[in-house]
Amino acid sequence: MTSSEAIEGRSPGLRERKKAKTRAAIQQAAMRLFRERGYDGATVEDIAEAAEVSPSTFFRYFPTKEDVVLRDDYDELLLEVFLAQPPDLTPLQAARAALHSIGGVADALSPEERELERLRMAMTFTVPEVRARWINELVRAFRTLAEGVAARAGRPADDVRVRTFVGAVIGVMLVAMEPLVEDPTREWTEFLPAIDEALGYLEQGLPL
Amino acid sequence: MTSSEAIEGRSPGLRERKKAKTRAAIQQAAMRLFRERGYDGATVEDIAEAAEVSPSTFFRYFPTKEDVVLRDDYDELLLEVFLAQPPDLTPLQAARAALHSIGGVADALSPEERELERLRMAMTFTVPEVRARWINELVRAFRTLAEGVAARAGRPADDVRVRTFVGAVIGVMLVAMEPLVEDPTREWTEFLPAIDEALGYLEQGLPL
DNA sequence: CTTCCATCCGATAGTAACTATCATGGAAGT
DNA sequence: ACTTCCATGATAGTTACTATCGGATGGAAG
Repeated sequence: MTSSEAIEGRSPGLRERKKAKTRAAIQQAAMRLFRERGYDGATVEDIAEAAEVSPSTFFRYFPTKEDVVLRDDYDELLLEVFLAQPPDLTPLQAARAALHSIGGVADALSPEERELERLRMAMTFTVPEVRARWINELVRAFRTLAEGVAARAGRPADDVRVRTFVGAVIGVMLVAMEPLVEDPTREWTEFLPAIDEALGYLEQGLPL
Repeated sequence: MTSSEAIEGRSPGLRERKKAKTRAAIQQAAMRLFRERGYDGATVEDIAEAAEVSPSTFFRYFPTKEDVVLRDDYDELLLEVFLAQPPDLTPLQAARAALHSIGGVADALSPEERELERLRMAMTFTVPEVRARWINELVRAFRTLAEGVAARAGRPADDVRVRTFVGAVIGVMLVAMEPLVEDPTREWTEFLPAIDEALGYLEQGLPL
């Protein structure tokens, strides 16, 4: 609205930069403490102290303690790649193709980033509170994926067939990744072949 | 181990009866308060007071506040009915048949029971904390259903195809019931036809 | 460079969901 | 009747989170 916002896109100003910095400081301090002492072993107060901010500030940046862990960009990325697939593929084929490309993206990460992602994923699946909150991300993913599929299929997003498709795909991906709960040391990319296989069975009408 | 446990099955003794009574008292008091003031409007202290027990006792019977709402016998019932279907049906056909029978069971409830179930379901889907914890029930349902399907198909429960089947079915049921979030006044039995239709699409290999 | 405003931050106080512990009184076995 | 067991209540404490308020600071206008 004001003239300052009109020039948005240019160097974000000192205030914005500071905010990004504190946000990153909080997240990094939190993940470090989680790795050292576990999720329950690090209180919000500990994290705030390690990041050199007040507990109030922690909650200004992250509405809950779980949100520090749950910030995930992969859903969005996966959707993007899915939408970019050639339009002559069926939705299931497009999903499988998108999975393959995203595996390549994950392989290109640095070792530290990989380890961080692994820790995030492990906590998402094993820490009860985090896993509980994670369902919100799932719902979000479901909605966006439904829109993508609908656009591809030329149907409305609330079409029964579109919703069924998305529900089945997400359900299948979930159970394919479930072994992560039992062995959190593994990386999620190891499960891409399993997901692919499962999607194949879906395509065949669930043979048993 | 002791002689008292050997005669189990006979009248449970005064102690057991009292326990069942307090448990019911807590649950009923809680649901009444939830209906009157909403989930957040009734604290555990309020519930304990209404049930004439101490807050300590509340947590002895229900490990969390959410558990008062989440106790659900339908999963178990659905599984039972599913297993009782004639063995010549395919798993998907058996699932659809089980759904039909369970609709009849729900219709036979008294109006108060129906209203209570409706309230439980509405809170399960709309109160964020409850919905979050609900994922644990889902995991449990997934595991038991997988065993049932495995037994039917003559395959191990950790077979990829069995797991895929179960994941798809549960995912489809979830999205079919999702409109409950937007309109919690509706009963879940209204969605049985929608679930049935969705399972049909699954059987056809997800046509789009 | 000053003034003024929006907003970011820290401090404080408070709430609510749990947890741990211990003494007590009543139920169950002998 | 006696003792063992165990459900209960009381108390104190921890932790995640909320509300509020005064002070510091960045940023735009004069």
